[in-house]
Amino acid sequence: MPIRDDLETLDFFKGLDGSLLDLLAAFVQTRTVAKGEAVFADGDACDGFYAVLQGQVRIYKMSPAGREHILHVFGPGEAFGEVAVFKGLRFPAHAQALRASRLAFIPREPLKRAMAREPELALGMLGLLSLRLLHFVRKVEELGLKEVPARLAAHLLLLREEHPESQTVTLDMAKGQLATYLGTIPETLSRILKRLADQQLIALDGHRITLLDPATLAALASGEERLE
Amino acid sequence: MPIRDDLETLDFFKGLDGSLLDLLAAFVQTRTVAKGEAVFADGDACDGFYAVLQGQVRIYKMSPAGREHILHVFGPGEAFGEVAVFKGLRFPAHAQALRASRLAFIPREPLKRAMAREPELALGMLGLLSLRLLHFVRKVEELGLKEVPARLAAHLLLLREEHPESQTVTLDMAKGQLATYLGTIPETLSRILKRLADQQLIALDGHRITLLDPATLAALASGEERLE
DNA sequence: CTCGGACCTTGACCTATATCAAGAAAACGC
DNA sequence: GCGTTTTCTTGATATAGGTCAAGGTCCGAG
Repeated sequence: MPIRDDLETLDFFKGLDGSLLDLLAAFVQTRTVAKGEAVFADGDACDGFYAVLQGQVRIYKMSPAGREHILHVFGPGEAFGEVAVFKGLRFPAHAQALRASRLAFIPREPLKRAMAREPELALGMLGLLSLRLLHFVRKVEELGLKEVPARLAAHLLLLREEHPESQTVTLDMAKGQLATYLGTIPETLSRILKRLADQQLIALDGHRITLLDPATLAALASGEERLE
Repeated sequence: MPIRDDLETLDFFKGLDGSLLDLLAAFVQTRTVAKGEAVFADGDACDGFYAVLQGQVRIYKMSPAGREHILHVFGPGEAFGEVAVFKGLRFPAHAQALRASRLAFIPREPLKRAMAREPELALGMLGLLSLRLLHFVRKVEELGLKEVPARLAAHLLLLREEHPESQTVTLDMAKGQLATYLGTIPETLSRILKRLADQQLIALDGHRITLLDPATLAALASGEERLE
């Protein structure tokens, strides 16, 4: 049963025991999307949520003026679109595959029924939503209180946490995408990267960035210090 | 049993049947706080969440430079601090009473046990978190994509939804507080209110604001139109 | 190899909004 | 009711960052 094996790879279902997985596998569906294809659009009716099995998906908002703001980029094992599942009737943002991807779709109603029987599932979902909420609280804080250099520094330090040994991080997306993730535009990001490099805080090499002075970057990220 | 009656007034527990309320009343505590008193601080250990029985509480972040950004203001019936309950170990923001208030505290562990027995509770909590998430998605969108006049217009329209009959809204907080809620500062808010009034979009009278031209305000809020 | 397109960088300019400073108004205690 | 304090408004100024425009670099398709 391919779906069942897939489910095990999802962060959210990790650690569930076999019988629960069987229960889920009975109603979870899979969907493949091509690079650039929309998974859902802002405002679409929402009767379930998704998880990435393989590939990469971005969640973003669009302003009437056409500017985009990426809220999130998700890779294998991560769930998305769950924000609206239990109250909202519509997805609150756009989702688009950044590369050819395979997704799992978990429909709401059968999930609710499963949860009513297996509180374990509901508690897992609560944890997932709590984490997501924490992520947004941090984002709101950064957008409202901090300047772009601080947000960039925070992002670089966060990236490094995935490989704490190394001083070098690889950008997980194109620079233009990163700009909209940080709530800015490519030109500004480019200038700030240059300023960081001028100050010897980082060294640039295409999409690889070496953190030369993590301490100062951290001070920047927290807002204690400003970039000259 | 006073606590039990209190619980019924909370949005989150509304509609639960009596036996469930009894279950909750057994471990929910109440706490009274004076005006200006901190309920919890950013980074405090978090082993439960709160709800407002009477009074008003604001949730806010603070930048190292000392600027504040209000994330939320909660009144009677609303829950807060639930963001971190199921995953995070710490509160992600500050909470402070804006006036003398009476609060309910729902400790995590007994709640989890109750949920394991009563999935109904967990589903309610999922709904609550979903709504909160939606709120943050909207906030991130506004902060990243929109200018202050748009955010203000959106806020005014939102306020009016509470009394759709009337064209006049009453600010639920001091103007300075509203400024930090919108991610700006009092001076800027004051100027923009004046500009809106100059454009005949609103009429100002202390904390009462009459929406003279909701259609244009809506266009402003969505970003389709800009303020001259 | 080389053409074309996507992406990135750089520069000149402009606008929104923060900062600083001072005054006006409103709220509050006595 | 009056002075004090807090809140709000207004003005002058500074600056971060967005916009527009022009190159530059990299990479894949043919």
